[in-house]
Amino acid sequence: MPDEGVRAATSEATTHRLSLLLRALRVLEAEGVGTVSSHDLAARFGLHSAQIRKDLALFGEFGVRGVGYRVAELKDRLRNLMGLDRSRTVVIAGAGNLGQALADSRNFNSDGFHVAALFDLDGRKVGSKSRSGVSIHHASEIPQAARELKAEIGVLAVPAEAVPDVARALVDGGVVAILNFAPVTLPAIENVVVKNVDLTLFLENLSFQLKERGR
Amino acid sequence: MPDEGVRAATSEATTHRLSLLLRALRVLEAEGVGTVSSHDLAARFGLHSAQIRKDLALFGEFGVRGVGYRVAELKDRLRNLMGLDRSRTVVIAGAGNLGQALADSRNFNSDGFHVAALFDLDGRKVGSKSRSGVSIHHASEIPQAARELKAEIGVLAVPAEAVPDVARALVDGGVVAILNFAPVTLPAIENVVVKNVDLTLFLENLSFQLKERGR
DNA sequence: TGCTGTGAAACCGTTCACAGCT
DNA sequence: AGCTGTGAACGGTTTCACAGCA
Repeated sequence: MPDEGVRAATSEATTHRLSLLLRALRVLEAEGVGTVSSHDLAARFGLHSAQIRKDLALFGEFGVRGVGYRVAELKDRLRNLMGLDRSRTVVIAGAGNLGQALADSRNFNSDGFHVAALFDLDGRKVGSKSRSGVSIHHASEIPQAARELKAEIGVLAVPAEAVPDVARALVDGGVVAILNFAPVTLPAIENVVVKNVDLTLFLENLSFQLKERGR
Repeated sequence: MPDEGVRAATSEATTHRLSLLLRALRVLEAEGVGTVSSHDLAARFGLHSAQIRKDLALFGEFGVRGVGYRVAELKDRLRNLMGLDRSRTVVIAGAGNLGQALADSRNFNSDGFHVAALFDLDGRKVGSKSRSGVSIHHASEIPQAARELKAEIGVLAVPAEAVPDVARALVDGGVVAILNFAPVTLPAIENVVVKNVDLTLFLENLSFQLKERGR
């Protein structure tokens, strides 16, 4: 049973697995599968079944003993749990390759999110639109535009040196979560959820693993 | 002292911290800082100093008691440790927004890596180049071209449904590590280092954290 | 004195094993 | 019988605290 009081923040690992779980449930539902066991689910990700059950147990009881989990129901409850049952507005700072890639990504515009605006300093880009039609505004308009659009999530796809100023502008615009792709750690900001994702680190991770394997 | 025998694979968490550490050391070196303590370093990432020392202790002794770490020396030893002291060739499958963004990224073309080719199915793209000059070849040429370029790392920036075939083509081309950005888990492949990175999951993570904080 | 390197302790996440429900 | 939910055991990671060296 979940604690009704203050709950500790869910661990990164659990959060990640719940996302994968939801993805798998969507596939199963599309395939017309009605129920699924923790064992079946775990096998999809190379996990142990108890892991799946423990992750879910943090939030309540979801299954039926002797039967398993009803796919459609569990999927809906997970979406609700993760806050994906409503659409949050996303704005992206930096209309370079990466910013535009994210703006046009199907994955950034489905089930819980939609990209409402891009921002850039480059006057040649300002006023135009990304391939999928997201308007590019001048970076100086971030606070005002973010507020008008009721943006909740800001994405940083700008150079490292621009991060502090742009992050501040986003927060001024009322954004409550920031996803930072620049290769610099954006420190914690009060009342804002910050996540740093440096794509280079994934490559370095591969290099390191290759090195450890003697390649 | 590091074990001279078979070493357990370094944990994900340690790998990640070492990358951040290296990034910080590069900045410090550029600033002309000569030595730095584990405490100073830890403060940069909101970590504990013992964490830094323990991470490094996995690989040997790097510091000077009473003094700290010599920035330039530690940086060089870390680069060597992570296999970044040589340049590995990267090829990218999928010349869409994301693929081209990665191909042109300074971060994917510095200190240890360089992107040698892009591949796509779209005939209109084949034969042209990305903004920074990376040639786009037809996907059918992946095995041969990867081999000729001596590519060690393959990046998947293709739709989920194309992942299995393209991954196989990369492995046929001699690639020993794959970084998969498609929203589908690429299962382990023998003798290949696989890393799955779904950008959507980072957004979902933010959504989940917002939900937990009652936003 | 100051800071590293490291055993020991504390903490957290995973796996086991089984009670309990269908 | 089958599968969930969960206390207990386990294993790994982080933090503490201090010995040892410059």
